[in-house]
Amino acid sequence: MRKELAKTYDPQGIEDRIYKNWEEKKYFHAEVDRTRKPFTIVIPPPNITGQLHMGHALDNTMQDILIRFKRMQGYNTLWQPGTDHAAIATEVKVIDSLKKQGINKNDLGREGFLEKCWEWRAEYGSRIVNQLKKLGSSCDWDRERFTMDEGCSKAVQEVFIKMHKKGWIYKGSRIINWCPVCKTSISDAEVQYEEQAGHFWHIKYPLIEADGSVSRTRFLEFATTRPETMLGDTAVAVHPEDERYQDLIGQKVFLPFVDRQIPVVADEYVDREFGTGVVKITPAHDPNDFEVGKRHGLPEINILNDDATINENGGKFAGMDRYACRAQIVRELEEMGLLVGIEDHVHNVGTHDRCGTTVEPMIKPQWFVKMDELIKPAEEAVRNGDIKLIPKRMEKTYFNWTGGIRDWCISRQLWWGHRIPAYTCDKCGEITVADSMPETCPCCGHNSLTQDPDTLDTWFSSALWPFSTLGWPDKTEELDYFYPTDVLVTGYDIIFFWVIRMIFSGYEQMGEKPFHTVLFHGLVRDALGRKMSKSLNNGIDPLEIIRDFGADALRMTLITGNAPGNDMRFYNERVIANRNFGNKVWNASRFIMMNMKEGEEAGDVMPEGLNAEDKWILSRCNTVVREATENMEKYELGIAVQKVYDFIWDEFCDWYIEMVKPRLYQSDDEKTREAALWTLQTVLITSLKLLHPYMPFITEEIFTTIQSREETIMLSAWPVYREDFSFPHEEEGIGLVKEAVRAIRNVRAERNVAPSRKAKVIIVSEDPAVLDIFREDEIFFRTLAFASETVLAADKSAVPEGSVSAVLPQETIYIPLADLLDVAAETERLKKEEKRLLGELKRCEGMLSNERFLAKAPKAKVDQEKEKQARYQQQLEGVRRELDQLARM
RNA sequence: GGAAUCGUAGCUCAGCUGGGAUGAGCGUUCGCCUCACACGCGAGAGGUCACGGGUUCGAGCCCCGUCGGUUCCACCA
Repeated sequence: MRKELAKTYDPQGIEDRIYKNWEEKKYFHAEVDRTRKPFTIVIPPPNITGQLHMGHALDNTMQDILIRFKRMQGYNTLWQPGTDHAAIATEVKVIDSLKKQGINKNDLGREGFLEKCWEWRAEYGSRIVNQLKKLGSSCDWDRERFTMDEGCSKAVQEVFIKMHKKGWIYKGSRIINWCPVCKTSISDAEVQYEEQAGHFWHIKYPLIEADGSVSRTRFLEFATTRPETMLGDTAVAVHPEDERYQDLIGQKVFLPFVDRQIPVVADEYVDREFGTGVVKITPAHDPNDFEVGKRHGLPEINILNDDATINENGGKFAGMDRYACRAQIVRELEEMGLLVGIEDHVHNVGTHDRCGTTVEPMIKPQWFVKMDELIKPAEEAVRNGDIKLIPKRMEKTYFNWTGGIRDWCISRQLWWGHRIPAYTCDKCGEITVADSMPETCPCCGHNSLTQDPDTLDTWFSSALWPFSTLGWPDKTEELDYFYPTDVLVTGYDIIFFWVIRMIFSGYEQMGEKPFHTVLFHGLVRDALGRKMSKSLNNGIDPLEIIRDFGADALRMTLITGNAPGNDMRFYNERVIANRNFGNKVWNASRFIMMNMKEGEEAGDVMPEGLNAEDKWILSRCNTVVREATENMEKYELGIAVQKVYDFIWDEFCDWYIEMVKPRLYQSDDEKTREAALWTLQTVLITSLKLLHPYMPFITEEIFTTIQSREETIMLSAWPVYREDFSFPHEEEGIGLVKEAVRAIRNVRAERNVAPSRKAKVIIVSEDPAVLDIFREDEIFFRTLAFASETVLAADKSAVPEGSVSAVLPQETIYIPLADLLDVAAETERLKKEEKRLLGELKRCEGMLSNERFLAKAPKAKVDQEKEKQARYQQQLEGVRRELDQLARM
């Protein structure tokens, strides 16, 4: 064959070519096939606004590894791809781009604006998909879905109507989080708390005297961080058992500016210890106050417009911005002598996670999903292990949410999204929920109705993703066959947004979990451990990494070097190391191919006459197959590939290939050359397969070059452990040889012996079995340890004076390098060794004379200790003999 | 305020259900352009496993506490 390959592996060009081929051959495509077991993953749909970032790269690499692994294991694998319409994110982008053209959203009208959104999607929606392909993602692109395509929209409508009928979706006036910039409500999960330096304004309200006049002497003092909300105050609250204020409960205070008299109420919500123990109550603009208001039947006075300016309820402040009003009110309070003081105060302010605007709690009619019943099966599933979260600690986070869940506000005052299928009668106001506009109002028969202008939270549709993508609500073959899916791979940051909601939706709509395992990964941080963010401009572009080092190197970097679920730091040195590994594999393969004759491909049958080293590497490879597979079954992807990496580089390349070179270069025995070549190919191909899920491109490139029986590695069979490839005796033997070779190299390196200077090696062991092993593998001392000749002896009578030595557990190695022997230095070295061994022996003896250890430790442990003791004893004797001899020189 | 997580070699991190730290990559020192690879080969140096207690025959690993970093949740006006 003698294929010529480039000296270094250059992924550029190769990767695109390979991916194109995979796509054309439809290797990623899955069809329902009842004769095979399915394995399914649904992709976390990236936003159509998105650009591939490191988080996507990690997430999708993990999914691709699982899919490729299972595909090779023979499963009928479906990786279901798709994208998310990303309601608010997209709407913001489209508004922005319109603004640049001088177009206002409202001028376009709803239909016109939606048209622009669809245009935007057509232009950018496939961008991230193409980027996922660069990564090597083996998604079934023929089945690509979109959260707002016909099927998914139908699913959304179906769920809404069904749940509404059940009473689990309702419309109500609740306090919700309002974003004054996006002008929409947002759910609790979308509020991000941010520490801000603010102030505590200490304010006092005058009491109302018995005669109804405003007191000039008696006041009630409290503190607030948002003075402007006082315009909406409808009470002041104290703790019911607070002695200081007992007499005031039920009395009234005077609210300046709006000239309102408001009651002093008693409520346990108030913390007596905090501040003055008095709280102003603004039911319309604070969630806690809202609750208090409900308990005491207080009026709810909304003082804000949708853009957070003060409305007509704010009296003379109407029209002012909330912060301008705040400043104005403080000034005026001061003039009125009602401002007691100002304190600096750092507090957490809720902001909108999309735009960073400080949210305002407001009372608005909104649609909600009732959570108390819905959440039960979702909580139970994780509790009883029906759904496994990996790593397990994520369960605590999960329960943290299921425990204190509030109803989910699902309506958004946006246009881009699934419009709520609710129709209000223009005459009687009755709301009808239906799959299309009713002809007449079922309540009064009026024929004019208006659809609810709001759309649904973007997560409402993604919650249905695992089954809506498979065709639900239709009863499709796909749904029946691929659902429930198997694993969900995602970051822990969207447990609440998405994972929980998919789980309860799955149970509610399908009566079955959406997946049995959730595999979480951490955040990809920059080299300094900071979150990658636009504001810091410290993001690393995965596409640039792919361009410079290849997708394989990027994938390896993302998957290794950190524990499951932990955050990781990304830095280029690691990518380079992995790129180098790819090159290592490339060159090992190149070496093997250079030594293959035309058509000389390894068959399945193990040839006769394998050498010890052949059996050793096969046996080691076999072990790695077993272990790596086990790790992957447990989703320990990084550990699995690390083992393969170490095996390929250390054992296969650095030892086996070196051992086998003489047999390839100058063998007079064709049989032994063929045996070596067979082993080389077999181990390489097995390793490539183990590596393929992680480094799909380079493994495919080599695989298709080195063998011609199969057309792609991605559909080849995953290696399995084979009893006939297990050679424990040879593993031990080569282990001894490696140890001896290393010892000789060490001795020579320490003394700076030039590699060109060959020397005799004398190995002395009392154990004939050990000598047999060395006899068989004698050549390695010449090829790997610079030996001119190897002498094996049962005693050291043949060892010349002045040899340097290395004492090993089962043998002592002598190298006659008299001119290099420095008696003093050698003595010192051996003395050190003696001391070390004495220390070890002391430790062994200590343990073995410890009766409690003997009584309580497992027997295997005790035996192990005894063995060690014997070994150290032997070595110690060897060292002492050496010292004796040195002393005589 | 509650919770999670981390603190192991100069740096970034592995260390499985407790049994001697042969840890890995990068960096570093010494020697090698050895006909697969200098994106390489060989040989080293480098660690009181944050600190203090406890459980255990035995703890980097389990428990408690302290200090330091990160994150999530709640949000007290």
